[in-house]
This record gives sequence, structure tokens and C-alpha cells, in this order.
Amino acid sequence: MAKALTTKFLIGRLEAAGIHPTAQRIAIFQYVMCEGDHPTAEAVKTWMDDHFPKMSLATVYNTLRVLVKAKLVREFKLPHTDKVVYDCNIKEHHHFFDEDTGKLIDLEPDTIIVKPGLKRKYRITGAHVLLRGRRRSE
Amino acid sequence: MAKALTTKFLIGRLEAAGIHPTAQRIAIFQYVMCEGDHPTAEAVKTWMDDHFPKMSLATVYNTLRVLVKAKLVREFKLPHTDKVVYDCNIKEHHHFFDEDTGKLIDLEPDTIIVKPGLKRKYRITGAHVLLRGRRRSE
DNA sequence: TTCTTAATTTAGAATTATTCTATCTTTATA
DNA sequence: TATAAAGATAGAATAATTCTAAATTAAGAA
Repeated sequence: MAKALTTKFLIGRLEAAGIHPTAQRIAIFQYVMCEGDHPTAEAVKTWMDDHFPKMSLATVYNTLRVLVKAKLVREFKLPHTDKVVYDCNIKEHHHFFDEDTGKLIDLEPDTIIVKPGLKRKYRITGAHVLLRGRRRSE
Repeated sequence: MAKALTTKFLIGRLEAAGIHPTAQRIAIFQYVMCEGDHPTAEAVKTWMDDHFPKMSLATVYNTLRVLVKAKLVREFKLPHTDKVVYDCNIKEHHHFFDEDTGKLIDLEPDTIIVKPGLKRKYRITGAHVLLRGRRRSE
């Protein structure tokens, strides 16, 4: 169920964010937005090795950093792996880690309710929930 | 407000967990339980350099691993740093990251409520919430 | 077009936290 | 006291990521 986004659309988003749309950037942006499912830098590199002529690992990291800084994608450091994962979903949301498949599933922010106790003392600027579990055998 | 625990008590807990209470292990256990506040391995090492004669970094890591495996302390990989933090609180709980002081504050597990939608499909085996924010200027 | 400059990409070195390995030391016991 | 097992140690190895300096590409001016 990979989203199909046109190159034109992706270039538009890059330019709107003030990013020069080079071939490498378009390819990585496209992969994270469409093909990849919470990919790591390594996953991006592997995909590029098969679909893009000679992209360096440094470019993968550089470009992901550029995309994150421009808020076109988000990065998450989650404890299920030592690798940073990138997410095309830039809205506030949480994650569920399926221990059987190793996949991450996005959760809507309202899946979780944070009680207000803390809010009197602190202004909360961010929240992230990671649930983990396994699909029930039906 | 460092908790004061006697060496005797700490030795008892180590032995109850089947861990030989060497001087190094007692010192590290004591530090994590009493002095340290979510310390990293590096913080443990720094403290030991000042308070224990010649403890190697490998021993710090080895011992922390032993303590975690025995469930005497917990380890957390949290996104506010690339270092693992160790926690004397072994009960289920969450964390609040104070962006001004860089300190972690433990939150009771009932700080969050997971809506039941997910629970029909998945059996949840773990949950961790990280909130972040800053103290309100009063 | 051709030149110049700035931006981008690249390969490989450097960094950082952690783990591994092989050796030395300590401890417990036969 | 001898022997073996457990533990501690220094330093090498690993893995993800960042940095550096050089090479390439692209963009604008002459």
C-alpha cells in the first residue's frame, strides 16, 4: 500500500521548503514518503543501491538530515533498535511496536490520554508513547 | 535527597539475586540506588574514578548489565541522549524530561491511559511514555 | 558559450557508546 | 596449599553516525 506521489509533487514540496531538488534528494524523499515504512538510514541506502546509480552513504545521512530539519519527515529514536527511524508522518503521533513482525505502526495521538497532573507545574512541549505487544491469536 | 542504604542491605539484595557481592558491584549498585539520578555508564565511571580505586570501564558496563539482568535496576534508552540511562526504580513507570535542567523525572504509570481500541487487536506487553517540557515560570 | 562561484556529493577518516577478547587477579574450596 | 572458577582489567573491535576535504555538479554572470 505504498503511497504513489508524483515527482512533480515531491519537487514542489522540496522547493516550498527551500531545498534544491537534486536527483538524490528527490529519490530519498520519495522513498521515505512512499516505499519505506519507518526506514532506517541503512534501509534507505539498501534501497538506493538497487534503484539509484551510486549514492553514497554520506548523502543518505545528509539528505535525511536536510529533510528532517525542513520538517518534511520526522526522525525517531526508539528503544527497539539502535538505529534512527524516519517517518513520513509529520503529525504528532505515537508508535506501536509489533514484537512479532518487528514493524512499527503509527498510533493516533488520541490513542493515549496523558493525565493533567503534571501540567500545572510544567508546560509540556512534547510527548511520545511507545507501546509494544503482539497481535492476539484470533 | 540521595537515599541512604546500608552496605549490608545492598549485599543482601545482591545475594538474594544470586550475584556475588564484590566490592565493585556493591559500589556500583550503591551509586545507582542512592547517589545517581538516572545515571549513564559514563556517570557511573566518573563517580567511581573519584570514589573507588581504579575501576575499569568494562567493569562498569559488565556490572550494570548484571544488575539489569537480575532486575535490580532498569535500563532505558531514551531519545534525549544517545546514552543508556540506569534507573533504580524497577517498577513500571514513565519519564518526564525537563528541558531546562536536562533531568529525568519518574512518572507514575497511571499518568497515561491507553484507549481500549488497540487492546482488542493486540495484547500490549509494554508501554513507555516520554514527556518533555519546561517548568512554568510562576 | 565560457568562467566563476556556490552548492552538493562523495569516499573515507573520525567519533562515540558499547561490547568483546584475552589476560591477569581474586576468591572459594578441595 | 593447590586448583579451579569467577570476576576485573586494558585495550581492541564494532556499529551507527558525523565530519572532512576533495571532486562533481549546477547556476548565474560576462
